[in-house]
Amino acid sequence: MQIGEAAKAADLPVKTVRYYADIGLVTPVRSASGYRQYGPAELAKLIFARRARAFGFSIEEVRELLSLYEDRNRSSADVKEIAQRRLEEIERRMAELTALRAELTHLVDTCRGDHRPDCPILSRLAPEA
Amino acid sequence: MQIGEAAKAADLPVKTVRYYADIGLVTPVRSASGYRQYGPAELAKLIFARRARAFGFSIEEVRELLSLYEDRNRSSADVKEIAQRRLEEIERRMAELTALRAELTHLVDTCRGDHRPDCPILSRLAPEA
DNA sequence: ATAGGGTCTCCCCTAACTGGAAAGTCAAAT
DNA sequence: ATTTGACTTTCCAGTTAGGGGAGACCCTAT
Repeated sequence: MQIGEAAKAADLPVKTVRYYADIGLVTPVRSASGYRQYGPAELAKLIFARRARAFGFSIEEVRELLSLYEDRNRSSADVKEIAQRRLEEIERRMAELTALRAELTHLVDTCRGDHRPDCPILSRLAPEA
Repeated sequence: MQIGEAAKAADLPVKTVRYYADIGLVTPVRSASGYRQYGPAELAKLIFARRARAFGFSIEEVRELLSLYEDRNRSSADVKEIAQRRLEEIERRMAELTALRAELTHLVDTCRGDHRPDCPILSRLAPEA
């Protein structure tokens, strides 16, 4: 199938599918006139890539996961390690956001939000404070 | 003072200070030879910008906050609105990460992580599942 | 006079695409 | 046979918020 149909089937923008071909993530064959041709295997990889991206894996991680996906002799330990790295990253990020949210919530709650100029949010950011 | 001293005082990389000048966020005057000259007001803005960025505000939000910071007739409601938008964004992001973490944690926990190839993580990503 | 350190502009690079322009391909309708 | 229209191609530029480095310029100290 052509790129449009493959993109629809994988639920990805055509631009993204073309980009994945450019970077060698999912590489279709070409027709005589140069059109990209996607078979069932390539379609499966596109869907795999979309789902992995939705899990927050980077393109390079998706590349690793795809190569493990295709490797009949892979060990699940290799996959697990990549997923664990991602999980740690998520937890780091959540810890950051939790701290930010706490302070920002406090500031927003203590700001009166009226027509007057005094504001704890600005005071917290201003250097003279 | 020159850019190096200002950057040190504001605890920002020189490159960043120069970038802020380029985009008109904190604009110093120039010496006869073209060197950027930072006074106390500009230094205060650099510090303000660094703190606001650390709170996760985008450059454009920092621009808004700086203009409110400088406006003696501002209303705290305007500041509060920007902070609330940021807070909602943080909460959206945390909700996403919470869901991701839950599913990824489950997958990692159920993956044996040994030499064998079967792996629930890949099964979850593969389209045939 | 020169060595050094600081500064200047300019350009390319990052991630993961997105948007647009100009040109080529293909099937169907005229 | 031609012309439309949909689809595809490549290439270029832009997005965020800077980072890295080159080559040139400025200023001070020795």
